[in-house]
Amino acid sequence: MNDSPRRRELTRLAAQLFVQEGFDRTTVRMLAQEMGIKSGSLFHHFRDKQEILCAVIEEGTQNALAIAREALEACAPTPEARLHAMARAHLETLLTDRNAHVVALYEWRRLDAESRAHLSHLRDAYEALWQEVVGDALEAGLIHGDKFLVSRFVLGALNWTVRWYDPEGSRTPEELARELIAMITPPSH
Amino acid sequence: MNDSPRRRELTRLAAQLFVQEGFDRTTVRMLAQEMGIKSGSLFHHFRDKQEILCAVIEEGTQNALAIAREALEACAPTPEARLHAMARAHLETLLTDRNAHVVALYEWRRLDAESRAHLSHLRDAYEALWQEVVGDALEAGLIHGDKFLVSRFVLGALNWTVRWYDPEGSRTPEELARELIAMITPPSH
DNA sequence: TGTTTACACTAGCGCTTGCTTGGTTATGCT
DNA sequence: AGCATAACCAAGCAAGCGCTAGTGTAAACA
Repeated sequence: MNDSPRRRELTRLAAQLFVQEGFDRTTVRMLAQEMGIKSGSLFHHFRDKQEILCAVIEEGTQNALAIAREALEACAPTPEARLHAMARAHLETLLTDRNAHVVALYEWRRLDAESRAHLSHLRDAYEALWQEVVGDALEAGLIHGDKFLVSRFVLGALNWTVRWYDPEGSRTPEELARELIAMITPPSH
Repeated sequence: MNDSPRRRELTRLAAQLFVQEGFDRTTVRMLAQEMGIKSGSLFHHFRDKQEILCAVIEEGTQNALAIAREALEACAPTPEARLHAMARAHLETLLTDRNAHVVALYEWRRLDAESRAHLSHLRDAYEALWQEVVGDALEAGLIHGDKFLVSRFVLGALNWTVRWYDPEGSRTPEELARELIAMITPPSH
């Protein structure tokens, strides 16, 4: 019931359907068909429909956290490079793991209380990482404002990209990240 | 069927329920009960459930557009004042008309094709207004970057506030707007 | 006074929903 | 060979869904 390889694959498929149709409009029968099994068999892998949603969001968030940490370890230890690495990592995970993140953003309210509490911790850890990096950039005089406020503004700007960003377009996540950081840092830098 | 005062009131109540439960989980029976009528009577005011969702979003967007235009007419004609007026108007309409806007943000995908096309025009008009104001600020050298990119980053940051902003907290929309503008303008201004 | 209009009601149709039950098949271990 | 376990299926239950049909009623208008 926990996390077999099969379950992981089913979770990926579910994420895709949840994005296309929305969680509530995605029936267990649709999920089963997409997975090539009958609807009843679904409940061998997941306790109920809620648990599928929870699994989708959990994997997306955990990936985002892991990628952000890797990006921080791989980049130069300057506040500017760290800020840029975070933004770029966020955009890239938003792209490669798009389905899971869109679900996390738009179906969060469909989680029941306990799932939400469980996932909140993960999300908080991710936001704390941002606040740390933004805080360092503030102390270095790279940007100005309130640590929490800036973090939230930046995260909002980044998450909003799922509504308009076209990966086939001319801009890479790398460029997008640079333009965002350029927007909030004085031109002298 | 068009827009009686009764219908307008029902739309407001529907917005509240859509926020609490989500569109799909809100049944016509719940809507009717909240409105103090029976479920059948609902279809005297709205052709179907979809039309209620459409009405909610339409009113919210039209209000936002109207308030933004008023704010622009009322403020000083400098690029900085206009930018600030737009941000402040956005935050205020997000607050006073919160339900409608949350629905517009999170239930957009539940609209059918024709409703979406109809509402897209309204939304585009609103975004065009932003791009105009941001464009002026760019030409004046107040901020730097790409017109469309900056508009989208800013709108993303503003819309994300519905996830964390607490109106009972210490910050007013006025202050929030100022801090956002301060973040993207060099300290010299 | 008779007719229309707006708004509400009762009753329920036809369909879909998430999930359960009880049993079958394939795989691999001892 | 005997057995355990994981993965699946067929069938269907109970509840809930959006929406319709037909009716009642009180105010507004002719």
